[in-house]
Amino acid sequence: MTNGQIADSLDLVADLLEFTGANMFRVRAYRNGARAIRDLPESVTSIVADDPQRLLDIDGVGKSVCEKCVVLVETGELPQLNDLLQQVPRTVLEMLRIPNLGPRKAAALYNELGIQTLEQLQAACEEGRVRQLKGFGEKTEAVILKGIAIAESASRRIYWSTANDYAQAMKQHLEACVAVRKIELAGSYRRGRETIGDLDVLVVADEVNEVMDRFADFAGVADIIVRGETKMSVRLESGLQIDLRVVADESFGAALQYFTGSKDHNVILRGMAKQQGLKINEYGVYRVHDDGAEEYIAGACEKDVYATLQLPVFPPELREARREFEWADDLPDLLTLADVRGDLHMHTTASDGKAALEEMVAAARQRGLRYIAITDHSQRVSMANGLDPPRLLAQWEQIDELNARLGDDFRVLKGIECDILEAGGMDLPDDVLSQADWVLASVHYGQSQSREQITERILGAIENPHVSCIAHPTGRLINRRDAYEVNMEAVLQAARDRGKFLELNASPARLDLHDGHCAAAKELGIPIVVSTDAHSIKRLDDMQYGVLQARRGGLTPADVANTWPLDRLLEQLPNR
DNA sequence: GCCGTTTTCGGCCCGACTGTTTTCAGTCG
Repeated sequence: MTNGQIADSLDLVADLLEFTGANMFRVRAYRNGARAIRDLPESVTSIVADDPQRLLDIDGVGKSVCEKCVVLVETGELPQLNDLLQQVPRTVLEMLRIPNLGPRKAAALYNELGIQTLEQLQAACEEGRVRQLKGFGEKTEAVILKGIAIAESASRRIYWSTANDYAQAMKQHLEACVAVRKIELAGSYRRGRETIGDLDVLVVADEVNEVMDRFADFAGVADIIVRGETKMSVRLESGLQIDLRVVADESFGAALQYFTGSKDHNVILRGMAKQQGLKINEYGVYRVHDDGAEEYIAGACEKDVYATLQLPVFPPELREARREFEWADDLPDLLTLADVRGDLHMHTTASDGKAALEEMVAAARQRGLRYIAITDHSQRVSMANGLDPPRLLAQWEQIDELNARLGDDFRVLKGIECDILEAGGMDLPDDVLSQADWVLASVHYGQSQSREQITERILGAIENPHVSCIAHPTGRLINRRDAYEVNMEAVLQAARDRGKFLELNASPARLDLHDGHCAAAKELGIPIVVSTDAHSIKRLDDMQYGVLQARRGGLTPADVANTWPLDRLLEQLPNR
């Protein structure tokens, strides 16, 4: 059983408990436990096999959650969860996807009217039965009817890169309003999460109504959800929700800190403030005097807010309540796009790329890179016109000629993205791979193999002396396909033992290694390579998404091999 | 249910907005 599956079960327990009106702190404890386990680099299954007591060392996991993990791992199910599902059918939870319908109201609908599905809920609303419940009225009924449509169209979380397009367009749109004096985007967008649920815009303005009118005027606004004195929310036709907050200048920093989150980061920060006799909210930091009076002491900029607690300004990407508070005295100097000197994964028209070799080289130089590796697919990937040995050797000759013309200021490495075959072993013979500067090994076929099989295949590739790096090591496609069942602990260990590199694939849909893996690799001293896997000139710009993910993993330029000067990289290549 | 430099009990972040209420509960972030 994977950590993700265990975390899902615990989250489901939390949802169902909340539904049954359980103590909210108990509910939160299960959610915290689920989160801790989802973030854990080590597999819970192997911890249980080794010594279950070690689970208690995990922050947020106590006696009860520990026992539940053991039962889940050993039996594959959880009696408590089955009991809860007897009380509350799983379908009832679908109601929680309706905006403004939370567990309390949903429980009332289920208990009072016996509603179990969205269809039944729709019928009950249309028949006017919902408005008869205490705490419900006609408007609530209308809100629910509208919400059912939203829940069904189930606008999923969008890629950060997609959110970025909306975010920049909205920023420009609002900047054109003369009343706007300051503007920042906050939320999970600012933290650079892989996916974004909604956008948060923060504004200091002379005239609130002018800004709100302008906000409502944004192209694609389908619906105004709320509009109050300081807060306004809209939904776009695409389903994306955008929240606007208008704050006073002296509160801008406090609001930016607050709305950047994460929620869990803020909970810790507020707890620390409370211990020091301070109170933090979105308006500022206040000293609480003995008589209960509150005195404003900071809030205009984020730096001042953190400084009241003797804390540095954490890069937003680190604000996930993981290790950042431990690192406060010595924050890592995180990777930036400007640090990147090379891109070691890209395709050309020789396989399934859209641009020719020379075009990719010119585009890379234009982007300020000093070196790249050309890594077309190998023969097994026939659909992508993968290269067999003669075609590959011919391409490498072409690269030699190109390098001779380019001189000292740019270098093209002779590379290949060589498939790891279903039965194990590499898709090209060793005497070919040995002539490469840079060999990526990757899985494209047989992704649904068992944990043992797929792990063995990847470990086998790491053992191959000609392999430099494992590309997109988990194979997940965000929102589309789960990671293969690979044992990443074993892969990390083997990469360290054999001195191999691991890739962080910068494509917005991949972004694996993910942040947790990056942090684990960094601890083991495994060099990470952030690569675009570009199949066209434009996609060379995906590097920015990989950099964000690397930052979330706490990586510095020293941890990322493609920031190194070429001669250092060549010296340290594992296949040399 | 978890946690502890106010420790084994008693807390657990905080405010805006809405709808259904006449002072508050629910939801959201």
